Amino acid sequence: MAKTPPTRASDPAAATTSDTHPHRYTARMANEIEARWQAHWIEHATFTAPGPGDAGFDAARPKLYCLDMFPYPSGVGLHVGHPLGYIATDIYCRYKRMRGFNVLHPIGFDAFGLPAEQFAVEHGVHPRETTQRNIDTMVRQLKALGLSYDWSRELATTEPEYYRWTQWIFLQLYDSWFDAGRNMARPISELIETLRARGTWDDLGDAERADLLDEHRLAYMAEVPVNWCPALGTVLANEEVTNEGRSDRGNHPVYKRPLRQWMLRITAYADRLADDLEFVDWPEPVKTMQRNWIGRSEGAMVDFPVDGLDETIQVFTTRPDTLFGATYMVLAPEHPLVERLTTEQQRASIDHYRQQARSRSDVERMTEAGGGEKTGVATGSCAVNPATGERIPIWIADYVLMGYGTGAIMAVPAHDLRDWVFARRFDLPMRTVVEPPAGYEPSKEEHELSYSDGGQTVLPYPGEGISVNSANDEISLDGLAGREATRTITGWLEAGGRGRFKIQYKLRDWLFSRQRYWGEPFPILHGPDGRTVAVLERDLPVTLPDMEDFAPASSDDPEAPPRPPLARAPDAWKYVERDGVRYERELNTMPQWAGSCWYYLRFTDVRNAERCAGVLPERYWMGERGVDLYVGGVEHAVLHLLYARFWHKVLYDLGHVSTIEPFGRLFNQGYIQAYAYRDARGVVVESGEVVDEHGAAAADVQDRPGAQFFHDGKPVRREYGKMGKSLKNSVSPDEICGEYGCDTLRLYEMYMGPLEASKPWSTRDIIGPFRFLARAWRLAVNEQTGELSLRDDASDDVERQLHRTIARVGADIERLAFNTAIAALIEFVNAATASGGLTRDQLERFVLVLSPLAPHIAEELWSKLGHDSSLAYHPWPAYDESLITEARIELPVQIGGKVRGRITVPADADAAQIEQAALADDTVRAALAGRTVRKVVVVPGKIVNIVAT
RNA sequence: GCCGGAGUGGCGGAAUCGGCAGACGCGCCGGACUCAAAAUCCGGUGCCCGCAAGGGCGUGUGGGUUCGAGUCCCACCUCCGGCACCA
Repeated sequence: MAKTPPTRASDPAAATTSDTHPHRYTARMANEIEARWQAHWIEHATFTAPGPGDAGFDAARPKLYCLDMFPYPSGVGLHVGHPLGYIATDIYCRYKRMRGFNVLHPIGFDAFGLPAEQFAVEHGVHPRETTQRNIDTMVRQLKALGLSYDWSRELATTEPEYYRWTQWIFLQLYDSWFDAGRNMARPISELIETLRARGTWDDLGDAERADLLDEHRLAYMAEVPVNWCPALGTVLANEEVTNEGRSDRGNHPVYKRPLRQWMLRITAYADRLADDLEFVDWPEPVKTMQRNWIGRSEGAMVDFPVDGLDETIQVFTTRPDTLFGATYMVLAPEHPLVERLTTEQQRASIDHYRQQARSRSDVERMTEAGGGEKTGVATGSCAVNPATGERIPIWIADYVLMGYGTGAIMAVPAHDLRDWVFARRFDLPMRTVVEPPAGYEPSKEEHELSYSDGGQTVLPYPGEGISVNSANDEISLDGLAGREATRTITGWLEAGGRGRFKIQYKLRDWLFSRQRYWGEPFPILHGPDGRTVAVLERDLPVTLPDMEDFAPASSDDPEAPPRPPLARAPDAWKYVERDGVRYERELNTMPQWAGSCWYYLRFTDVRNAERCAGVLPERYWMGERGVDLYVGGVEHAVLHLLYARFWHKVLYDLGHVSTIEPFGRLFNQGYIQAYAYRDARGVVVESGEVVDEHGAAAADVQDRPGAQFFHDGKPVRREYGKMGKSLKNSVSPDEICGEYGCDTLRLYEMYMGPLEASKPWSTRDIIGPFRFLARAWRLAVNEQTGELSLRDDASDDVERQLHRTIARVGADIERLAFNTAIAALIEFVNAATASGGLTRDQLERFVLVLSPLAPHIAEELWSKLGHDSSLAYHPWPAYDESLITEARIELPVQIGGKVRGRITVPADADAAQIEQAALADDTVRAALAGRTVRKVVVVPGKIVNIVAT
């Protein structure tokens, strides 16, 4: 955490109550007011939201379910970037309560996860303890911001009462299959009936039956390649693997190896996850990212027989129309056929290449695939192009990934840029089979890839066009356009059993096991026969066993079997006897996503011991469109939101929830960024300790051009990025609350800019919102006596501006534009101050309009105005439209697009009247002297533009 | 590499539907108050030319559409986010 920057003497907030103005709004007063009202709200349970069946529930009111994305309780507490979204939703919820909504606004903690476990391994403290401590810190910090959560609904994913239902949902997945005909999940018991009806059940033995069912489950086990680090005894994320193929932590070797893991069949829902995006009100970029992630593409699966072996290589291609141009094939180095395809001559180089590829990260492989050098090795074998009958060489190269499609491609170098680069490098043949349309202009990239052959420039052409050179004895594509050619060749492949039409997704099934301790145990038992059975529902939850040592077992042997921490759990936990058979529990745990996949459901009925959420509360709060407003960072655009939608759809199919989508409206808040500084060695230094060449704190002079920065007397380089621990540029909300009060912090964070934009933190600017609150206070309260200072007669101008302010602030809060709402309030206070103050009635309305944004000072003024209960549920003030609209308005008159005059006309004047007034205006006539008016464009209420020559 | 986003004064930003670019705040400059300073209050502040009146330029760069472009279209540059085991 950053050190408190030195307080400047000029800080009015830092001044304690002055002798001359004993009742001035200072940080000390703000802190006193804030502590008092925060205690009041808790004591009176002001923001506890009753649901259906609870006392005080009013079913007649509309509901609003407003949710912040689940926070992880980090060890260092909050920095000022975290609460940005929380403050926004708090303002919105406070406003909606005043508008008469039943508001569900809960908070909880996504408390399983890696950091607590790693801390535990390093420091020997049980993750349960650190997690609890971190939650306590965060709750304290959140409460200190005056956030109006319903604290009675607080939960953590680590509570057995919660993860009992996470396990229960996993069992729903385990006990279901996807009925492709009905496009929905159904209980596995119904699969038996379906199979029996099809005649593929009764003849089978028990083992075969069990296998058949397991193959269909939405939760199933499979071998998948992972980044295995034997020294750490665990699987690593791509980001934890360095470019050199070693572990980020400890620099140990990492190997790609297949591991038997739990998988969830999210691919079955690919179409629904893509199609149902149509029904949600989400930012369009997020929908696009999800669609791209799902990556639906149509094409063909084509079988290439291997020459001289009884094998075929399956490839997926989106461009079957270019099949005649496939002049070689490329397999991923991990492809299972590589072993058989490698000739003795090539054995050594293939083995060497595969060894190398094994220790390269996927990200690096993808990055090099485009710009950098392509690498690859020939297997020595050939396949047969089914269209041309030609023998084509088979290579392996790491630009082909095992995870996409079939892990093999047909290479069409003339019409695919990556294949082109590869073919040029290794001198492989090319054949042009598609002609670009007339007038086609090659892109810059295509030009760069071109080469000269006997004076002729040869270019790749990756687009669609007219097929050429594409005929054999049975079929010809020549002369056909792309789509027609695709249809024709696909039909020919199908007829000859050489391939078929195929919809392919980029989306892969969800790898759901982790070799970790601090996660939900699977409710699964492994029998001596190697089969799995589910833990009985009445035996849930399967609680995490208490352990002293939860470090994974490390080894030097890359082939050593993984031993997750739970392998060392007491036997009493590990082994379960049922019907005389001894079962071993599943020793992996679930990923952190699991708990965050359904927490929004639990919040609707958080203490229910019978169900994951009661029917009535779920129906009421999830209503027609699920969560009405879901606010969080765009970093969750794909994974969390896709996983949660998937679980929700399964629960919907099985009848446990009432909406097809969980989150009706999504909003992404931006990041708070800040300057960070690195010393000569490249080490990040504490931003709060950096000064400029005059010794002034860096935060005070950060935008001065040419400033130089020093840490500990040595020059440092400045950079800019997301606030956080890694850049040591965090600013704690505790610090800012202490120095200015949390109402000021709330206003500042909202005033910085649009909620959705990322923006730089500037401690220097906080004084602005503080001054605004001090002026608002001064407008209402006599700084000498502490009494209200009110006037008796209302100024018409102030009254009109108050109506405008009420209208603007309300509309701005509705569209989450808090920065402009605050600007409107500032303008009002400045105008009211200049005009000499407010009447009691005006002050009351102003306080109400201020209250969602700065609730503590508003409650304090409200009570000074003589109210003895909170204003949290007081109706939002009304405004009179007729007082807002002006009778006469000023319009700019442009000549040739430049403003040359202004006219004042009645607000409802029509185009003809406005044109007449414009042409009659003296300045306009002077500017037009000697010119001919060609055209007059009038936009009533906006502008006049005269075109003259 | 692939996918997504953003570039407006010294700084954060405003301009909601193609219609007066720079609301509001920070900073800075000047004034009032004060023995003095802070706080507070009042005024000024896009850049260039000009004593002024006034004029010219101006929303990352280059083109285009339009009576009119920060906003729409094309190309480019720079920065930021995600990429499946960080959450």
